[in-house]
Amino acid sequence: MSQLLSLRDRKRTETWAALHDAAARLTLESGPDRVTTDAIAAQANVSARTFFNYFGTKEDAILGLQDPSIDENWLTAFNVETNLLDQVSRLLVHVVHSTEGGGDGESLRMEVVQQFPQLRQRRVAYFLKVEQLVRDVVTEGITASAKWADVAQHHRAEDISRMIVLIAGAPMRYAMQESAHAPTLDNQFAALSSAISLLREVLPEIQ
Amino acid sequence: MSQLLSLRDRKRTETWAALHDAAARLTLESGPDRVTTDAIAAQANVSARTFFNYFGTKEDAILGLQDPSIDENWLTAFNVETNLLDQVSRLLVHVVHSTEGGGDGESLRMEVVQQFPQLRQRRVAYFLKVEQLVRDVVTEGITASAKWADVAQHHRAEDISRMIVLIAGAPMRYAMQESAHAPTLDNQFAALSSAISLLREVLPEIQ
DNA sequence: TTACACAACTGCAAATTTGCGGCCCTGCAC
DNA sequence: GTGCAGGGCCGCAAATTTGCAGTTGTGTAA
Repeated sequence: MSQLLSLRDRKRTETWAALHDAAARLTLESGPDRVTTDAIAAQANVSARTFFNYFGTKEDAILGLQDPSIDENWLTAFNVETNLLDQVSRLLVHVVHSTEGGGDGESLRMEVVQQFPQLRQRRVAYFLKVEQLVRDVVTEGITASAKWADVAQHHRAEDISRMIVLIAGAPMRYAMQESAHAPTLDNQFAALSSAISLLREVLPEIQ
Repeated sequence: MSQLLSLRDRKRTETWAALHDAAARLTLESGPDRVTTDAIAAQANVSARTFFNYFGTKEDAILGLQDPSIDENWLTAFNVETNLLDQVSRLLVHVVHSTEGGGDGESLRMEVVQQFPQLRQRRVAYFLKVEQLVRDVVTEGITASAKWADVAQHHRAEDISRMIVLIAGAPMRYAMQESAHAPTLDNQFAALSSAISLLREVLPEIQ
């Protein structure tokens, strides 16, 4: 058997998916406001309380949003001294994909967002949290970096990383629009790569 | 919804049934000795440890045996002063049915027992436990009963109830043979009733 | 406006499941 | 016959789920 995940972890993943799936499906049927957390929990065959063990809000469940976090691997590989634009762009996409339930619910989620624009607000808030998380990483890297000491002389590290993440975020948003109609992981990454290339070409022209 | 059982109780029942079902099915495929508790647990989608939270032995799981117990209702309704033979007979059947997973696995269990006679020994031990349980109830009733005071003068209450349960057990065994080929609850009870009638007729003839 | 039902969401204790180490026994290779 | 792997089974701590009793905010009927 595929022993990658312990039984405990596998069940946790299944429950998460069951809740997200139930939330999205019921929302598609009746709209976000006519669906109760109780109904979602019942559909997923868990208690109403367990629902809130997995999702902070009903909308998070509908959209399949977790608190963003960064894999240890990505964190140790992250290095502010080279290719920062690439790294931050890819980091942003990675975090979104790994914490937005990159699995099956993909198209369900797309449909829900399309159908009920009021949920977009939540999605935006989520992206802001992702960016905040990445900003913190960049800030920490810059603070500890000799290469950035000069710039950091004149600007706060927070402001520097804010600017960097702002720029690096453009490819991500661009890529998400591009891949919106064929939202597989490969498509996302392909779109991201071409978006980064585009950014590289555009940047020199505008300064 | 049918809110008879709490979610907790419903899931407990489902897990019990899943384990029993897995145990019986796997046994039918390979025989009791070629099936491991690990395999049963895996098939039922719970951990190996959880298996032993539900069943004391592998054979209990295969046969779907729980520790026998008596419903509160039956206990309060039980009265040693009248119709004792009927009551004990029915009590025996009730306990067996309520603690032997009277649900779906019925025919599966039958098949398993038929196929692997070595399991019968366990079943016999189980019936002995049931009888012990019922004997305790009868003993307690007799001890507290004025009507039985006379007889109890000359025999220990344990011996009296042992004899009673022995007699009352005959209809149960008779009924189980009768209904072996159509083992629904209704059949059991019909067979039991006619067995009790038969006993009533036979008793006067042999004393 | 007040009263009130309803639904989101939380804190906490009790019940359940899981992982893990360990004990004991048995069959089987060496 | 000795060692050793495999499987049944148990104790215990940690993780998870459940039930329950709130608190809060909002729509809405009186």
